Amino acid sequence: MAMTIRDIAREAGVSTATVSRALRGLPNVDPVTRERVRQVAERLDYVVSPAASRLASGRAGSIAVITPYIARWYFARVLSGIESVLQASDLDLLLSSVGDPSESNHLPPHRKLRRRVDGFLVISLPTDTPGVGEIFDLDLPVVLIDTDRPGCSSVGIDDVAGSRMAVQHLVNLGHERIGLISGRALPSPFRPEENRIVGYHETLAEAGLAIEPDLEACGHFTIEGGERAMTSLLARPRPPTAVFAMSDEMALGALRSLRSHGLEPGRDVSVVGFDGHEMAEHLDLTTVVQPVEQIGARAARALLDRLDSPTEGPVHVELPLEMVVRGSTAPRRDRS
Amino acid sequence: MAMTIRDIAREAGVSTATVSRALRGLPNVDPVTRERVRQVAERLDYVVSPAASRLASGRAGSIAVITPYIARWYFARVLSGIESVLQASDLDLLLSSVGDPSESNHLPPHRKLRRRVDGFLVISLPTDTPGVGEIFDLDLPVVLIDTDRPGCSSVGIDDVAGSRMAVQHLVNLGHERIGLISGRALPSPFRPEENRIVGYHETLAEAGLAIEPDLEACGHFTIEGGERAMTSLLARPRPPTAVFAMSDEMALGALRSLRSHGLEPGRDVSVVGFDGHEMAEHLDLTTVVQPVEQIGARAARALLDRLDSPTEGPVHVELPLEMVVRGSTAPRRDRS
DNA sequence: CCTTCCGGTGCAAGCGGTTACGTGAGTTCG
DNA sequence: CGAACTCACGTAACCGCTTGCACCGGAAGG
Repeated sequence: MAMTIRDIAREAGVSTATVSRALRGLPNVDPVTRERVRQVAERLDYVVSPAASRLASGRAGSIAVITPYIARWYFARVLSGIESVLQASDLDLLLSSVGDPSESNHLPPHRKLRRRVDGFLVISLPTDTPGVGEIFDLDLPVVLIDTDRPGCSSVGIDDVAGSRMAVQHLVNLGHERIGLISGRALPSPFRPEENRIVGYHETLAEAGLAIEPDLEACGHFTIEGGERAMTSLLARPRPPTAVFAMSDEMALGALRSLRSHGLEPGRDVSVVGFDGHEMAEHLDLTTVVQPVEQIGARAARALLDRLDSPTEGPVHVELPLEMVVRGSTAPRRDRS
Repeated sequence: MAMTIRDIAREAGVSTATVSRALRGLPNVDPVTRERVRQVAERLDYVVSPAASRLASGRAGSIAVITPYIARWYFARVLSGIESVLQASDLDLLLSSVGDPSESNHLPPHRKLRRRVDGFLVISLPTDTPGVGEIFDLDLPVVLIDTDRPGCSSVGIDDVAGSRMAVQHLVNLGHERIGLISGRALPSPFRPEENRIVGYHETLAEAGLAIEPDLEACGHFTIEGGERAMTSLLARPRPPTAVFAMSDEMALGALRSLRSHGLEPGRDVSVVGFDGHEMAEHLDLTTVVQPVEQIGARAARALLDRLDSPTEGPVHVELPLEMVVRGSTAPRRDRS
């Protein structure tokens, strides 16, 4: 029924071995022969059977992307970056979302992926997440995004530095009571989360400001969570005059909370976010922008490189951050 | 090196054929034998080689999701819905994004996917998109999302009805000059886009209101686009007192435009969106909510069903919409 | 002029499963 | 009680490609 390599071989007057080599661009094929084979394959609309090729070669021809979420802003974007570079390669992108490792619905990806991928791209997941840890035993190349592990390539940003930029900006504006809206209660399994908190604490300390648990609240990386967190901060005895939210989504929630309390972001309470969400621009939110799609793209490229030359050592990529100042931050003004 | 089916056969004292049958749950295997084989496989940590299995069986063991975008809100969500049901199956999810068919960067998915998938899930893409049309020649099962085609299963919403709900709501509030922020200029290759426009026109007509090109503007489904569209509408000789934006993102842009013109959404100009974006809730936007993740999930399930029983005819699923009224719409009040 | 080497090619043995077909033992039934 | 089935299972022929090895003719080198 379908074309096989034998049909091409016959038609081109060569052996199947030569067809295989010619089509894959291997050396030791006469350019003339190669071209002839190509023509025949083209004319007959031949595509190699991936299954056969994979079986014979032992390569799976795909890489797995393991992510806690697909639909959330950050993850969808990283995924998009990954896909953009994998598109051009001849590897399949297998998508597997596992949910939040700290939730009960979390499910380990491990089993399903055995024997069917050549490498892994892991987004944000801590390396000791159930099911994720086992990946390393497979000894296939792995590129970690937003975290790292000895011997593993990694791609990410400098979360501490980013967080410091945000908080320093508030310090520079004269704020002395700077709140934090974090993801969840420490210790967090997520590296970026921990690091952003570190940056916050360090910057406060360097500015000679006190670190008060009373200035911190958890926002769970959602808008609602951010809103609740801000509301809770406002209700404290001595509320902050500025707040650093560890994600734009939480920051947007914070803005909303402020408005519903009759406060104006910037004028009454300054808010800085983190991410570079489009909505940040539209809601005039100052934020630390990270190159999210690029993170995905670089990670994918790193994995491809690793697959091409398995002898290479691990690579660590750190992408630049940029602070975009907008109306949600302003010099401190004691509230009337 | 790695376990093969022969190792299991030897260990369990049966033939490889029996192992194969036992592990796949085929009939005609003694329950006792089956269990023994299962135990052995488990103990030896055996996983079948997908490549070998696919080659021998002729099934690709994967389905392709073809989408114009990955990172955009709607698509990421549909994808998430798809993944959630495919996760439980033993099919791989191959992701392929092709870009907007009307843009120059659009690339056809066709070639890469030949021979490597058992079926397709196509999100939003018109069936005559370059590269997408060819999919149907492969005669593999295809489930279309947001569009349809004779002989193909499809999953979606009733865009005309949704649009009518939105516009009727504005009519009921007494508005007579109701604007439209659409995606792009007609004719659009996207079915939902056309249908939402139809719903808009029909409802106006039924309400005895005039259909004026002057009340319509394109927002390209982005926030910026929506903002520009609203701004342009406001600048017209007789601006609308209410606007239906065909997506929440455009509606949010519209809200922003209103605010920057000193107008208050709801009080001065009513705005209705479409989608059910989280941000809509937070910006108090009235909108028609569609069950986006469910759309993906249902589509995936439809495809799985089709793969299980290829004799079944195509299925058409239409998911319910819900209108959520918030502060961005209010009875018409002539502007002071 | 005879090795040696090398680029281009073919041969054929896998890769690790699936499945059509065959076999033998146990049932059912006229 | 034998024919006709059924059931559980084994045998072995693929599935379509990759690749180690052999081979061959011509170029390079001694």
